[in-house]
Amino acid sequence: MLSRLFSEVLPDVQRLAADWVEGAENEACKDKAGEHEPCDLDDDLDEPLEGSSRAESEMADDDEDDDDDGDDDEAEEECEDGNSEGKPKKRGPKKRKMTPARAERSKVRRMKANTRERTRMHDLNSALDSLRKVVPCYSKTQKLSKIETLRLAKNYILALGEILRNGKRPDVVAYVQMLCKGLSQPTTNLVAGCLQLNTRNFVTEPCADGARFHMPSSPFSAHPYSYRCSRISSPHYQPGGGALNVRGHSYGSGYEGVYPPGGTSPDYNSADYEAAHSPPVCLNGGLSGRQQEPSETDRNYHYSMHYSGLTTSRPSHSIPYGPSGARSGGAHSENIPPFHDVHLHHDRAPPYEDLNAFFHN
DNA sequence: TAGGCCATCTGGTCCT
DNA sequence: AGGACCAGATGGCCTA
Repeated sequence: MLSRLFSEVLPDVQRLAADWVEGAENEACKDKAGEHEPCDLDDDLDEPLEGSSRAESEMADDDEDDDDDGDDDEAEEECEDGNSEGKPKKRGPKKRKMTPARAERSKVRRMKANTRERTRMHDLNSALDSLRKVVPCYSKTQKLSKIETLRLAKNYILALGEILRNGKRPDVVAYVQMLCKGLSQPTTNLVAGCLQLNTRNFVTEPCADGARFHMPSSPFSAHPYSYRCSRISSPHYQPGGGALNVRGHSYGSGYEGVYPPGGTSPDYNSADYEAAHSPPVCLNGGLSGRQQEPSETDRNYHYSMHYSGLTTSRPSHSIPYGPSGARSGGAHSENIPPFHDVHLHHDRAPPYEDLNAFFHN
């Protein structure tokens, strides 16, 4: 079984990783080729920089002059540094007097450095965007923050590695739990929504440092790294979404602590919850994190779940909430995670389907 | 209005 | 000397 896993799944994952890297490199090349204009500000800065190149050439002319007065500067510096108070002489390069030409040169250098720094940060952001597109949840309109992207990517890698290492299908909740480890609540909601899970299911009672989730029978539970509470810091957080009964696990006890005051414990054995880990149709709602009002064209972008383990099969398990989700206050709004236009990817089908098999066999 | 996130500027350090 | 990288400071934007 394990060898079959590694022989069949690992190549796909490796191919996926290779595609990913290649894609990121291509994107970087595109950026370099100017297909992607990094920022208008660059244009703004081109003006002074062009002027500065002129200044630079003037600078070259000034150099001799500078060198000439350099001696004077040094002389002046000597005087300034002079041990008039008996202090030891300063070592290292002497400070040169800031002549107007030198000041100008310094300014030009600084501007060039700023431009380089901007470009560098744009490249870095491009790489982050590439990363956003391959982590489990992606939305062009509601981007994950940088830090959340990195955290989710790390968890994703660990989760996939864990699947390969164990060679067996992990529990869906444990998988999501692993993905959400250390993520903020909005991101946790997002990921859970992408995977059609209720965050209640992987939030345990408030834990002090080091506390673990209560995940009975979790296939990951024996792993050296612990699944700490993703700190539910937001006081506004209201657990949403329908809880579920994942393969007979009872997640009722141990989770009551996070129910809304006055809320009732869901029936984990009901058909509704059984349906919760089914392919999502379209969940409306909003990410409580950074949110940009989508433009008319952007409305066509959706959250996408790259690990589409819950996506492709069993369409009959469509979740009973549709486009009129939490925001519109539909009948199920209390149980609907606040996700906006959650859609699923099918663009990476082959390798993911293999992985999906872990969850659907 | 506070807090989170971000882009940008800036100076320092290290390396070539 | 100049470029890459880094971290701190700052101000803008957005959301709760």
